[in-house]
Amino acid sequence: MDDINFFDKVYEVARLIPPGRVTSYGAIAAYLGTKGSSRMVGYAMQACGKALPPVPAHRIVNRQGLLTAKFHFGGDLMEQLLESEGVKVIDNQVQDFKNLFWDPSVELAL
DNA sequence: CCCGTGACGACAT
DNA sequence: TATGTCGCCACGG
Repeated sequence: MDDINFFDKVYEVARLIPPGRVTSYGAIAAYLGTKGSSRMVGYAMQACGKALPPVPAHRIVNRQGLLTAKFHFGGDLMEQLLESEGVKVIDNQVQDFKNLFWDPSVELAL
């Protein structure tokens, strides 16, 4: 696990996000041990488009449950993907976010 | 090599 | 509670 780069670590955790669930950049960053580098997670996501296998970046939102990434996906694609998994999204915001929140440092409870 | 930027977050005011 | 500012680190120009 030490041979992979920070980006790859982010991608790995992102792929572990169960369907119908969402997580935050900070949660992933904290799980990776780089709590203060939440921005790097988002930056990694920007490059996730060329990562294989593809990363479900649409399941990653900010700490407020706001679909900040939606603007990068383009249009309502992100909302469609989330609702397709059962996640209600209104006004770029995940409904019942607290309940749908998936914390890797808790769920993976390593 | 230096500067600016960025899918965030926490703290201070 | 809302707004403003700083920190974090990698990448592009």
